[in-house]
Amino acid sequence: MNPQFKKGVLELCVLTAVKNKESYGYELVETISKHIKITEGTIYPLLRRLTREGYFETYLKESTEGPPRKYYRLTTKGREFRTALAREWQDLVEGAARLLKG
Amino acid sequence: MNPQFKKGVLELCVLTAVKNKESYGYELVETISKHIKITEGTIYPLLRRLTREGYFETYLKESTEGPPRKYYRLTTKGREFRTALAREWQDLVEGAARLLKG
DNA sequence: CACAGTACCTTGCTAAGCAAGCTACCACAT
DNA sequence: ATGTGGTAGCTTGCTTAGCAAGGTACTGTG
Repeated sequence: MNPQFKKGVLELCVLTAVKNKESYGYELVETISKHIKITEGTIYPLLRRLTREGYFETYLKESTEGPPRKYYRLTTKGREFRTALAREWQDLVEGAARLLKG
Repeated sequence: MNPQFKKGVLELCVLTAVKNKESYGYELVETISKHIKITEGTIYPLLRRLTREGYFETYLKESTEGPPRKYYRLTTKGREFRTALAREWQDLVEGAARLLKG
């Protein structure tokens, strides 16, 4: 899969996944990679960036299956951002579809 | 529009536009920007790259409305590449759609 | 104790979009 | 002749995100 295609959409996918269900990083890698080929090296830096930019807040939770998990939760700002991003993505997909239909 | 979203798709759009109709750069900017917001600074370097990589061949044609136009035509290699890219794009859009539906 | 699975993280590279800037041709008006 | 706007091509420098490859550390099982 051309990595260029993914630029930006993953951000939307992560925001949406967390919106639907508060998750930790490793879990997101598993969930998302079922549909789009990605690795940890993509997701972890992305989660940090989105948190730094105020779209996520985090909390730690113990686990019996390994080290503590860092959960991500959407902030209000994150919710608004996600909505705007979803619309932009939709616009692009539709614009491209018109062009590709000929 | 998030510029990251466009990474890669524009390549497919340009290849497809030229496949449907041999065109010159300025014309492609006008055609494509009707559906996706782009500028010359994106298209011209892209056309040069795709030509360098053997997906396009070019020829000049005089114009009464200004300087000569550089037309682009798909090569066989370009045709195959476009088909593969179209499939990858479709896969990504479908993968993202599944994730975004929840 | 070793190993596999879980869970987090970083560094360095690469690629593409694009604002801003440039040159030059043509037609038409001043 | 001078200027202006449309046509047509091009480049430089910046920014950004994906990701391979590497690392740390916890838990339970053989």
